[in-house]
Amino acid sequence: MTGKVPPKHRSGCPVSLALETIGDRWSLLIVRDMMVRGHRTFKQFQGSGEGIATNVLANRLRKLEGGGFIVGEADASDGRRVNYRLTEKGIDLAPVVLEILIWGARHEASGGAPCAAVDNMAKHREAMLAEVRRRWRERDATPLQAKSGEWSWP
Amino acid sequence: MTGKVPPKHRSGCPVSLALETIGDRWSLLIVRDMMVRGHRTFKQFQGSGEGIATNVLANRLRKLEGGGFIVGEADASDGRRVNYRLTEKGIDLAPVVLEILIWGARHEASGGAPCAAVDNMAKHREAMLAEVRRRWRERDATPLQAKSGEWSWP
DNA sequence: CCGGATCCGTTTCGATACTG
DNA sequence: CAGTATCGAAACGGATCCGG
Repeated sequence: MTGKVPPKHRSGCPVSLALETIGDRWSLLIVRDMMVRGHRTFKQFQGSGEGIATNVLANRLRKLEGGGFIVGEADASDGRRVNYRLTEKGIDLAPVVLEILIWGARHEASGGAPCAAVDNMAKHREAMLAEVRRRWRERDATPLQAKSGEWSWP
Repeated sequence: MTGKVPPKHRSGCPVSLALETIGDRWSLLIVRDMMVRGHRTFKQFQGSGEGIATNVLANRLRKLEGGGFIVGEADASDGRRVNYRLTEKGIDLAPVVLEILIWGARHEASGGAPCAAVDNMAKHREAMLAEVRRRWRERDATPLQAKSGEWSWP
C-alpha cells in the first residue's frame, strides 16, 4: 500500500501493449515456467529462473495474482505448500511466450539450431497451445514432456 | 563503469526468454511503434509512448541498438535528425508484438471488441507480418495504414 | 523444510532542467 | 531536435529471519 500511484494510461483502447503488468524481466519467466515446465510452487520458480531473489519472486507472484494471471491456493495434502495455477488470462499468454521462445531460439542462442524443443513447438504451434490450455484448465499441471515425443523439455 | 556484473546466465540454450534485453516496459513499446506506426525518430517515440522520459528513451534506444535490434543512422537530408530502423533481429519480434497486441486487446481493454485494428491483424496474421517485414527491409518505414483498408491505426 | 517478510547496500527509473 | 546532467524515488538483489 502506501500510495500506489497509477500509471499514465493516456491511450484508451487502441495499442496498449499492457507491459505495465508483464513488462519486466521476471513475470513472463514465471509464466513460461508454469506453461512449459509445469511449475507451480515457490521453490520450483526459485530454482528454474536464472536465480531470482526470494523477495522479488514473492513480489512478482503477488503482482501476477493481483493482475489475475495466476491464483495461489494451499495444497490440499500439504498445508504449507502453495500451488499456483494459471488463470484463463494467464493461459492466454501462451502465444506470447511461444513467440518469444521462437525468437530467442533463433537469435539468442546465437547459433544454428540448438533447441529442438522450441523447433517442435513452433512446428506444432496450435497443438502445443491447445495442450497448454487443456492442462491448466484441468488442473493437471504436469510438464509438457512426452506428448508422443513431440515436445521435450529439460 | 564501477563493476558491471554480468548476469547469471546458467541455462545454455534451451529455454531462455531473452527478457534481459527486451523485458522492460519500454523496449517493446518502441519496437511496436516502429512496426505498427512507422516511427523512426526520437521525437516520434517521445510522443507516442505513454510518456517516456527523454533519458530513458535515449537509454533504451542505445540498448536496442547495442543488442542489434535497431540501427540509427543520420538522415541524409537533415544531419541532426537520426533515423532508427529495425534490423532483421528486430523485425523478427513482430510475431511477439502481434501476440501481445492480441492478448492486450482481449484482456486489457477489458471489454468486448474495442480495437478493430488488432482484430484485423489477428485475422490476417501472416499477411501483416509479411507486410511489416517488407516495409522495414525496403527502408520504406511508413505506417501500417491503408493496406486496402485491412489495417488501420490511430 | 516451504513460503515468504524484513533489512540494507546498490542499481535503475523517471521527471525536470539543461546543452550542442 | 536529439540527446545529457542531475537528483530523488523506486526497485533490485543478497542475506537473514520468521511462521507454520
